[in-house]
Amino acid sequence: IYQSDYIINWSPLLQSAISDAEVEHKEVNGFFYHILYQVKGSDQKLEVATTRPETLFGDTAVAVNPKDDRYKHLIGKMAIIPLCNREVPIIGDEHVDLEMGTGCLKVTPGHDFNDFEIGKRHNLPIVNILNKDGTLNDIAMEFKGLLSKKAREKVATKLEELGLLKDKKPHKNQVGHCSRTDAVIEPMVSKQWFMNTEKMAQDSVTDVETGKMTFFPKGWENTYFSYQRNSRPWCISRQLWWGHQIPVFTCEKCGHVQSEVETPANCSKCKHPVMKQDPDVLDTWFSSGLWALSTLGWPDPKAMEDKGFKKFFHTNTLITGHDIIFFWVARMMMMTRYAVNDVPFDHTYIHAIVRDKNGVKMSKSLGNVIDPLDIIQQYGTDAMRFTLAASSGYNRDINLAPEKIEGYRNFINKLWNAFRFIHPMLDKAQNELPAKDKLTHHDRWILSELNTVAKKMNESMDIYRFDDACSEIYSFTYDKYCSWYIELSKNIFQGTNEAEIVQRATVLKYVLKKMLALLHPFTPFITEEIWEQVKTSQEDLLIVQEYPEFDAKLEFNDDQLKMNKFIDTIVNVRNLRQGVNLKPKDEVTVQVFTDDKVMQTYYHENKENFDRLAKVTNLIIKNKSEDRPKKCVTNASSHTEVYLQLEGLIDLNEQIKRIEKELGKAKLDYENILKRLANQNFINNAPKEVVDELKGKEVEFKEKVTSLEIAIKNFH
RNA sequence: GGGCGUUUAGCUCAGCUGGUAGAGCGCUACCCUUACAAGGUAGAUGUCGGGGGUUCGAGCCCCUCAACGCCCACCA
Repeated sequence: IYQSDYIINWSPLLQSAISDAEVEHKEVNGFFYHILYQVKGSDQKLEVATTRPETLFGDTAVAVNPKDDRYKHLIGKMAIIPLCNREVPIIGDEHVDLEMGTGCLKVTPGHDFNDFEIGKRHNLPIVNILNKDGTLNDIAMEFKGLLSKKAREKVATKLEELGLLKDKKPHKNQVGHCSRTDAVIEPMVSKQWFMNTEKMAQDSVTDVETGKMTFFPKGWENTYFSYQRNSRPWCISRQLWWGHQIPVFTCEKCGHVQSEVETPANCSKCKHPVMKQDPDVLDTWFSSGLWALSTLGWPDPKAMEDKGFKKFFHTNTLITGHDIIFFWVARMMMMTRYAVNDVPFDHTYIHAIVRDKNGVKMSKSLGNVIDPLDIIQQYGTDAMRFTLAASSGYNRDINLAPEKIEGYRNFINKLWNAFRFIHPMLDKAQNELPAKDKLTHHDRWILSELNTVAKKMNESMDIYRFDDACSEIYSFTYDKYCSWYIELSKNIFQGTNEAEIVQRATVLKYVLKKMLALLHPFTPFITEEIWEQVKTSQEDLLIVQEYPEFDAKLEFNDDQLKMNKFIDTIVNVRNLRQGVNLKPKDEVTVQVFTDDKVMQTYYHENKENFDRLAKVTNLIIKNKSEDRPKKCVTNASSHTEVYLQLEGLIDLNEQIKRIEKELGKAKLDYENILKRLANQNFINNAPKEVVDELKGKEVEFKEKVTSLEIAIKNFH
């Protein structure tokens, strides 16, 4: 850290220096002014192009490119600045672009970043023409007191009167604005504190390159790198009230400068008792950059001990927005590595930024701000929270639409209703699951599904895919637990088999509790509320329960497979019923044909459920070798054909058309598979699993096509 | 000027190391079936921005064009 005269971004409104990163460049319509500078001892006039004629009072040279044949003979001569008639040297500098403007550049080291660099190369004096409030000072003669924008026009007019304004044409240029006040930035030279970040920035790049700190999503490391690979001295002093005052003290008497944590009692050199602290404060990002350290008491050993530095440093994850990767993440990385030779955290998760439903950034002036408190009032905190989580993956933006929140509000409502339904039965539930061999097929199915979900959710959250985690638990709750497991519990609870009832209540409760735990991070309120009513007296709040994980003991793949086939078939029957406009209440006779022995047994065992779920009477189960009934509506999956007997109630032609459409689709799929399998190149090049999988599909689709063909034949 | 990102069903978005497209909402039809109409059951919908290339095979890889968005940059 050092103090130096340097050109900095001066915010005239804040009356403070600001960092490069706090400057926003905006395109502004301005003019290119061509001004004539007299060459001393000659009639020749140099045509200088500038966007800021008012700064000519601060000119200390005129520069041309040494390769420029038009001007190179003038290098070494003097030019006379118009209006103030000061003499400045004509210099040659490679920076001057032959193509740009007139190829002739006025050099104002005090108020232009480039010119400052040129000035350093040529040892030019610096002339400051501005006051701290951005108005011109005494040097600007009659223009003093004017803001630069106003002075620009006046100077141009004056030059025009004197015949020294050769040209003025419209020009768009990028002008720096203060990100806080939107004021136009005035580059100015002043004494400021700087930090040399070169080595630190390099180290911070290495830490990410070598994986000591990882970005999620990974793409953001590019943004980080692009900042850190182009590091420049960082101006860390601010002339503001709020902030950490710079801990540097100057002796009032001898001018000795020393840096201390506390105000020193006297000067370490001359022992004078009055030491004055630097009035500037540190850039807020300098202080924030120390966050990982200062929150844990660093550098005071006692405070570090008290705050558990040893235990808590470094942390796992920093969660932040992409707009402060440079401001904050990079600074923490640099300072932490410098101070304690470590990274501040393992991961940085860059979350999305919430926008309105049209993707426009929310702002008060646009009036498109969605107030979380309003949303909570309308849809509830859980709905809002779940919506945000479900929208957060590796995306950059979240377009927050009320309809989306409403959808998840409905989901939470669904959960509540499910609980309401099973609530009366829960008293009968036991706290431990029944022994493995006592579990019914449906119990094993739901437990295995639960297990799958727990596994996927953990995996998703490990990599910050909250959207995937949410969609997993959403569809489990909705499609597995509510739609099937609860439905399949109804006849048990309506029955009289007490042991069965107890077991079902037990599993329902067990799964519910796990489900609540899985959901808890996303919908903490409703889950805690329900938990309160299902927990044992020994159990504490849900928020302190272990998060459910995959449990190998409760994995039942066979049951999952069977149940899924069963669901297929039920859906097929329902589909047929609706296809012929059967009323939901109407009962119907169904025959199923399958050669899958396991499923045959399964249908037998689940006859009662089949009947209830598909409103069927007389379920008949047969082999495919047996004759199909005539004039029935039918549907076929890859494993089971379904026939609905509807004697004379339906339009046969319509049914034939429907099946033909289905057959057309199945044939297309089948032919596609055959074509691919016939391709020798595919067989030779594709991995074995892919080929085998396709061969399996070939058999399935062949069976389906055959089934549908038989079905059509049976109509005639 | 440079860089990054986006472009997939009407809308908002998923799609892992290339194996032949998914969800939610919306829409259509039928249902007040005793947890839930903020619900149930079923259904329709895609030249995966355009063009070219690599590959047995491309939403995914390469080239190119276009539109939109963001960030960076001292070009007078």
